Amino acid sequence: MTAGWTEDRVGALKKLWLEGQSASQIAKQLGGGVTRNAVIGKVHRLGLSGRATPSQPARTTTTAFRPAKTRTTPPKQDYGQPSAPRRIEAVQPRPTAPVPPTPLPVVVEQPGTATVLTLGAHMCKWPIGDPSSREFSFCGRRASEGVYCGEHARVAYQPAVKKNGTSELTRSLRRYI
DNA sequence: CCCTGATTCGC
DNA sequence: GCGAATCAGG
Repeated sequence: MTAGWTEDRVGALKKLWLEGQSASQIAKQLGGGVTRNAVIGKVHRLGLSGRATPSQPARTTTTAFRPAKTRTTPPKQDYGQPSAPRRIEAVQPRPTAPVPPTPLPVVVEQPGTATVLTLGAHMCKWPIGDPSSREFSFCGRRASEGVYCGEHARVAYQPAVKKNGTSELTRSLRRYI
């Protein structure tokens, strides 16, 4: 079973899309061997489309409408002997959710409200639990640092803090630069 | 070359 | 309806 667009998945798709996630991002999060093409296709079929351009402010790409070009390239050509069978993305075992750097042992996971369906744009997206589990959730608190709340941002974006060893030497050397 | 969404069309 | 292939652009 690959990926029939169940209502759950469609719901998640809508939410993530309206939230500004890119098609590829959504594809990864939905998992289930869904490609970004599938996501985009579905998005269009659902009638959703343009929104705030997330990343590349594709002016002419997104906003501007295509003059309905009649597709300059032939739909398909019969290659007698394809020298290289187009590479297909191997189906990942379990991409799961974007797992941030291993949470420090001191992190206390208490909240865990907000599912992929209820997670808002400005809610902490720190994953809690096993993504494949039905109880998987996100922190859900107010996201203050990037997509995470303050607490989780600290563990997610751990500053390149060096413990010891070279700091002293480095500092000494820097005095002479 | 990476990414983005848009479109077409065979299935 | 679905999504790979393709296009067009940042």
